[in-house]
Amino acid sequence: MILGPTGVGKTELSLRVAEHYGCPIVNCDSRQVFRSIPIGTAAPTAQEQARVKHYFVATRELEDDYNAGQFERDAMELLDTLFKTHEVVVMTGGSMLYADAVCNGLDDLPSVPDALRQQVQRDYETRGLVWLQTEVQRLDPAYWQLVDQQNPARLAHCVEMCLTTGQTYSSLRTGERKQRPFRIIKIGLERPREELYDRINRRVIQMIADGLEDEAKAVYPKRQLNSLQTVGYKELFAYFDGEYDRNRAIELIQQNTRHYAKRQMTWFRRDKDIHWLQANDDYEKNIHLIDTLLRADSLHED
RNA sequence: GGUGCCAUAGCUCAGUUGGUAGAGCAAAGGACUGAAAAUCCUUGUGUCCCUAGUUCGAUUCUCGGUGGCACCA
Repeated sequence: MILGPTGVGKTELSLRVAEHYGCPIVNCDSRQVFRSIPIGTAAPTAQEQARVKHYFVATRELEDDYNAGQFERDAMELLDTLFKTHEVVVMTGGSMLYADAVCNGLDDLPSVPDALRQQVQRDYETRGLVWLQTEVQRLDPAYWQLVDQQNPARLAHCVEMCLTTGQTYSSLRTGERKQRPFRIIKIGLERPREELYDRINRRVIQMIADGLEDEAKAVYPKRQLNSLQTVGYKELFAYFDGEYDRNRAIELIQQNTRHYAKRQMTWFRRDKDIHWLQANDDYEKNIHLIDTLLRADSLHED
């Protein structure tokens, strides 16, 4: 598993590692799964996909309801197949929760009926955060003690779960780690913050040059979809609406991408299983290090 | 050259009737179990432009300087 913040250089390292092992790449990215938004999500290009077989790139429609739980099921099914013919499979991406879903598993929860989700959303909008807080206190006092009580997304999910299952959300959360029928080596790619931010800023300029604006225009009518609550698109939508000018939109895309990278680093820093590599080291060196880790791990396991 | 206004956090600015100061944004740190590129939480010491003066005490008042802006020549 190759992890790291957006813009560190995961794509190229992953390609080289996959080529080294002659294996495919399983993409772990909550936005690159969707069709129609390759530029803004920095999805692997046609040339890159020609080098190595990729899975979960542009396989879903923007309208599809997709989430971490679905990804866990899809990925496990795919890996089951891939490991029949490959000793090593590379998974790469920056979606922290998706990676976690594959490595540790999520609790098995039912999916929330669309109507209920919309109802909860509507009630929250008309009655405010206090309503959500009151509902959680009433439906699931135990969860109320744990949650981030200011976070509407968390509270709403609890309410949805309680109403869908008739049980408390807290009782459904086991927090158990699932055993996987394969070994996982986590590789983190890092580089100095200043350099990362500089790369991000330049990449955004490049995306604009590559036609991000047209891509955003094409999907603008679908702007309310969850798949388009995405850095690079939401800022351009607001610019199309006249909320601010084009340059401001570009600045905001850069800034929000930096914020995203920072959140990713916070998440990954906490994961003590990650072996960190320097993105500035040459590929041969890093591949050799990865190879050493793989060998050491299999010796240990055997 | 003259006159006026301004100089405070990385940026835009507020404020201190003289007792060394605080907002927004930026930035940093953190949380995270089916929206996760989402959602949310926390964090403000800075030669208050410089020199001298008045004062127990000056970022605040006064003189001078420097820089910026505006107007007049």
